[in-house]
Amino acid sequence: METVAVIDFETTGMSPGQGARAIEIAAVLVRGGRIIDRYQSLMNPDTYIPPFIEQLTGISQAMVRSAPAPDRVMRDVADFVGAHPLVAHNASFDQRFWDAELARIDAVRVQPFACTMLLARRLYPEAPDHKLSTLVRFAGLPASGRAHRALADAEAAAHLWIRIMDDVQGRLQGAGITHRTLATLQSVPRAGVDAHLLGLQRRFDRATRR
DNA sequence: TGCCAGGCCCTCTTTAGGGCCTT
Repeated sequence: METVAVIDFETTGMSPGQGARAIEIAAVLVRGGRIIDRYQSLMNPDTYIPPFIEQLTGISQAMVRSAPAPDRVMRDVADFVGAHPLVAHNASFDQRFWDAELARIDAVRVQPFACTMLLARRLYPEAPDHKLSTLVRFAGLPASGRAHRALADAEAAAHLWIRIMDDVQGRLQGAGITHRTLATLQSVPRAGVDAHLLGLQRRFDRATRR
């Protein structure tokens, strides 16, 4: 049974290339349609936290002052997720910070990312928008605590991932759905989703035909 | 001095522009 790690960063800005740093990370392990383990930690990159970020996240300079250094946190969370495939909402954002913070400890990501936002755009075009908070309400997913804290957002994205897995499975007949299946689906143009799923079903039928 | 992300997607597109989404 495949396990994935759903992650979420809180950061001081939009881009590590512009000097932004991670100040909190959470990772949630999902297997068999449920959350089986959680990791969360603040980290202290010893940098300025803009007032906007403090207001958005509730994470203050005082809170990170006593937090562990980023290198220790990144080693811990990298150990926690291991080689499991990674998932995030708008994964291009979290992937940039994941790779940048790993590079600071001379480590390299070993697994691919999948993106719940790209998948939701394809599977739920009727949603009002594809913000994580909107999709949680739209899909009737469990509330996970304060938005814009890493663990709450990682849990919300994990519930969304589980719903996406269920919905895709429901549109297919017995075909096994994996992280790789969905990572491919997220790159299919929206108009081609039905044809892509039909193709998956046909391949599954051929592979299982006696 | 002023500005500063980046990838994806849609469309009044493709010789481009603008909105979405993440903090």
